[in-house]
Amino acid sequence: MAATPPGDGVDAIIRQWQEVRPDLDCSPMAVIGRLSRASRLLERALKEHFAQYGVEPWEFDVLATLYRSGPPYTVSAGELSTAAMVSSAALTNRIDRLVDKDLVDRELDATHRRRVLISLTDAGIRAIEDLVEHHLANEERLLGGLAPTERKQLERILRTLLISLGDQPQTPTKD
Amino acid sequence: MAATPPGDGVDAIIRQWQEVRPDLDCSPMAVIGRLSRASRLLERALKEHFAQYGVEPWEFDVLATLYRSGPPYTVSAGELSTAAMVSSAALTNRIDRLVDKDLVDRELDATHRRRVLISLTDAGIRAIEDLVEHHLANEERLLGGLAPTERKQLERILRTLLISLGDQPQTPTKD
DNA sequence: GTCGAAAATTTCGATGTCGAAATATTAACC
DNA sequence: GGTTAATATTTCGACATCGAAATTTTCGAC
Repeated sequence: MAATPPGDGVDAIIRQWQEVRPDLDCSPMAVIGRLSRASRLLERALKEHFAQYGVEPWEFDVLATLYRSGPPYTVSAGELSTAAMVSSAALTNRIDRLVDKDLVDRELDATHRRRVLISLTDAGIRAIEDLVEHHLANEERLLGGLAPTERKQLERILRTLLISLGDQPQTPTKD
Repeated sequence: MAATPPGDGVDAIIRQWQEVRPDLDCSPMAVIGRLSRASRLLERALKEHFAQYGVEPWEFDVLATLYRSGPPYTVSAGELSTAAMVSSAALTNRIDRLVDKDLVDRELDATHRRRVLISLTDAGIRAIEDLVEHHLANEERLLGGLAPTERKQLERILRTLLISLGDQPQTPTKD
């Protein structure tokens, strides 16, 4: 039997398709399949890393969104929901648990009382300041297989893709 | 107020980080953040598209894995589980529902009776043959924002990344 | 000013996934 | 050849997410 040609998991999949259905152009799968596969692998690696600090990826996500908004580290529930790309129901649940851990506060917006404002507590600030450096080091490690040029290219092409998919800068609630 | 500089959602995030913590090098986020964001958006778009045909993405995934294995379109449960990157428990559940829909059969491997073999039924074959073409057209559409060169570059860089993350061609269970 | 539509969050019920334990089968070892 | 370890799948309990309905507040029309 011939040696398996080198490549990743997606190469094998494309090869299978060409055997079975040589009439199909599977090139879109070669891109989208890799994107979703890479994302899944990275998700796992991040989860594993955060576990060392007793934190779930979604916790880091919420804390980081609050932190990078700058003092007073306050963001509305709705903005957190779109930033994390999860439903408002999911976000309510996340905030419940972060409040229990005393990492965030939840209070009604004084001027627009249907909005709920979430803020980092002091403990929350300390937590994210500690976590973010480890997180960046970990992400750096995970990208270690790419040359600097490749990273830049990847970044640029993904930006183009995101824009074409309708991704937009988050507009900080006006009013 | 200055006009918002152009870019995607991640550009805005990186800018926020530089405001709050100019001492940090956030460049890894510019890559990994975009990867996970793009993957999430694509997932949604695929789900929406499949919904037109009354199908969930995971159903397509399982059927496609079976189909591209070639006649007799039979794969073990374990292989399906690793191909889909979900737990064996999740896969048992998926197969249950596909069996209910008469799209796949489940039978014990005669020679290794602890293995379970999943096969496409005739209806399953017809379903995937119909779906795959629409799916490829849809993926092509979703990638429409990238120039052919960019697609090739993206593909190549993601392959490099996947390999460095430990992704491997699936070894078809040796006996 | 009041009524109804729009907006923001929470609640609720359903569902899909995970990890761990249970079950069944095969392989290995002495 | 019988006990033990390894392999493959299913079952079980817990949990996070989603979409839709409910709740509360704000805005606009008249």
